[in-house]
Amino acid sequence: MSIYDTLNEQQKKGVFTTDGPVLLLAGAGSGKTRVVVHRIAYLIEEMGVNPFNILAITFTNKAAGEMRSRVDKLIGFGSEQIWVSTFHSMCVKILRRFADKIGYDTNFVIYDTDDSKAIVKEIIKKLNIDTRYIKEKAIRGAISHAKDELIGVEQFEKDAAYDMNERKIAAAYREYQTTLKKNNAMDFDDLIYNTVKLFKEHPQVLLNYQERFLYIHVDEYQDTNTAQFELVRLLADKNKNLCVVGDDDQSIYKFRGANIRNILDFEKTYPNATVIKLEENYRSTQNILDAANAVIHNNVRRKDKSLWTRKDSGNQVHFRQFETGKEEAEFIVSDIKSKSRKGIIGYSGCAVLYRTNAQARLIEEACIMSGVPYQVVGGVNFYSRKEIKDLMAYLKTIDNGKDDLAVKRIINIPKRGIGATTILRAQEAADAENISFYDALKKARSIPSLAKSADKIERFTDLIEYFRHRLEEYTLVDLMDEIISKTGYVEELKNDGDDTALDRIGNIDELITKINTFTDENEEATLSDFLAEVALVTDLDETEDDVEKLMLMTLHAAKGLEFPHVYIAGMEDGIFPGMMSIVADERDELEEERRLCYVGMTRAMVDLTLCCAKCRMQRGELQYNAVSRFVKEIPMELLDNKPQVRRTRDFDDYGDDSGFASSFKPKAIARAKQTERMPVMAKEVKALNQISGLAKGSDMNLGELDYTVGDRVHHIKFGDGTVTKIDREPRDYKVTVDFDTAGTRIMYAIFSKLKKI
DNA sequence: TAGTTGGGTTTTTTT
DNA sequence: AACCCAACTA
Repeated sequence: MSIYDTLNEQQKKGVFTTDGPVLLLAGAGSGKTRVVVHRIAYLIEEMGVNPFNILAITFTNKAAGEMRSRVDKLIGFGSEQIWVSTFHSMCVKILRRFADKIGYDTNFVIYDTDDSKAIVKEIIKKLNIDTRYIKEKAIRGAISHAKDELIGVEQFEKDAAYDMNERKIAAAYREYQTTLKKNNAMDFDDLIYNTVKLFKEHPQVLLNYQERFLYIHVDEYQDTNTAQFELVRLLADKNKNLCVVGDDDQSIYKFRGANIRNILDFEKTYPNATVIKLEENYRSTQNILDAANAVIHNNVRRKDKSLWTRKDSGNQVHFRQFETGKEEAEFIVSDIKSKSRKGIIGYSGCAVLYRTNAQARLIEEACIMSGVPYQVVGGVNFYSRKEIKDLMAYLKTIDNGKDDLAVKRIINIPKRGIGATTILRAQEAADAENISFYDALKKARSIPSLAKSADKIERFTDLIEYFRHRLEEYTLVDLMDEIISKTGYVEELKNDGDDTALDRIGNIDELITKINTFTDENEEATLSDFLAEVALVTDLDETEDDVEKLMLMTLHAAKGLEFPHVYIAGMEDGIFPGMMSIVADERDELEEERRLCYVGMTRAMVDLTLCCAKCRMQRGELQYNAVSRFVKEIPMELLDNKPQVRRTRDFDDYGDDSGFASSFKPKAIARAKQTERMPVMAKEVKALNQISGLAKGSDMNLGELDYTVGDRVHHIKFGDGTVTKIDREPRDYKVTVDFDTAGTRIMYAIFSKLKKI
């Protein structure tokens, strides 16, 4: 009995068709990763291919890690030689070797979204662009899109010749690339773009990789953009042993440049391609599949296929409608809690999915209130938190003074009395002499305009130079420790007693742990290596999956995962599908939302619950939404509750909702009054006033804590602890508690709801 | 120069 | 509600 016997016929075909182009159209849950992994095993063990000659590309680090470990398990020997990598990290590896051929240093830094934002802002000022007509986001979007489509600056300028705004954007694009090059930096899009450029301009480099990668696999092929497509095409051009796996119904990254044509037209690009459809689903019950199929069938632009399963029909899909978003969240969490209590399913077997990250808050609050352990996947990236970015900027500056952006970030952190004026002057001097910002700082004393602040500047550059010398003998962790102590970063955090200070310090500890792990795993690694690694890491990559926690994430983040019980919150027109896609004149956008819905539904293995609210807070205003059209696309008999026809608005049971009390401000109410648009508003304003009364009430409560220093208290999330300090603040008490298990936390009395025990 | 306040703006989704 | 920016004050 061989490892291939467990595969179905179609899967086998995918595994055994090793030569030539192969398109594996793999529906959700049809075992596509399994096919790729077995295929790799087959190549090595049956075809005698050297693992060294195999490449597997994924989109996320997590997917790469998953594939790596599954390959390791299936293939005993030599599996570490296989190149399993994301597009981005593959390109970094290639560019670290050859970037000098296209005019970069090989130790280039990688700019994240925040960095490019900052650059674009500078450019807007420099080029005097009026942001009333051209938004910063539009510029960034245009630049990014251009690179995704392999449109360089020159081409962009040509195309833009006849349009005022486009010409401005073209100028910004040019300036942006110049700035990045000057800083020896590449953004995410550059990584792909430049690798393609490298391959096109240097055929011998390309050939080198073509001869190495004899068998190429691309996962989630439907998410490739034009540049990635071209990259793959070039790599596979010599041998054409290209196996792409994807599902056009799960293409949900158009906004990031993904070109669905890549998968729809694969057969046009490779006329002799073998096309294999995997339609047997091993994940979900028939009811869930039928519902998902019914939704996706409303899309026009797709390859027709229908998933089926050998499983029973299972439960109906649950549908629940609530008055408010808060009730929705409370229901979801209490439902999960009761399932867990009854032993139906553990917390880690459940996931709550939503369209936008902002929706996570309500669910989170409900979890805290009822003591359900949870983990939010994604959200704010660890590495984009202020304190982490600050310390990383120190590392970047020490590593490579060419990154002006990093230097400017920390030059006055902690405060050194170097303000905007000085920075501007130094930049002018740098521009005039055509040197980097940091080099200009080092020459401050000989630059007249900087003479006044030369002392302060020198103290900063001396510090950096000191760290640079230390780099030779120190480990990365020691260096980090010294940066923290010499700059007094943590000290300062502690002193200004911000209520987020402890979280921030915790983050810094985590950063140190991460550095430690990295240096343990990569003994030879340099500081540059660490910085590159970090630049490509997202929070999505770091989910601990074996812990008993309820998972909260966006629908996008859920792709590729599965859970026994899935809840989708906010099934409302305007939220999901989002307003933008409803208003858009092209059908495309709505189809993408529908695919997203399909992705979400097909995450569920045994139980799927769709929820919505009639009314919820959005952008500081109450909004009334109709039930999502996607729910209505599901045949009635598959649902346990019918979507109601929309009732007249009615708020009678809404007034006592004290949960909103602390978040309402008079300003919001004034605005709500201003935007009055319908007769119903009168009632709404009444409800709001009622709530605002409660808000005032809670402010007056100051002075009535039922515990004091030394008392034992209970917190719903952190458990029991001892109060060590209470500070009076204008609006509230700030309470410091030493928790038995959760460490020391500083929190506001009203929010923390501590109970004396 | 630094910190605060007020006003205006904004929204998907992420490598 | 959250964020960013500009203007004002200390």
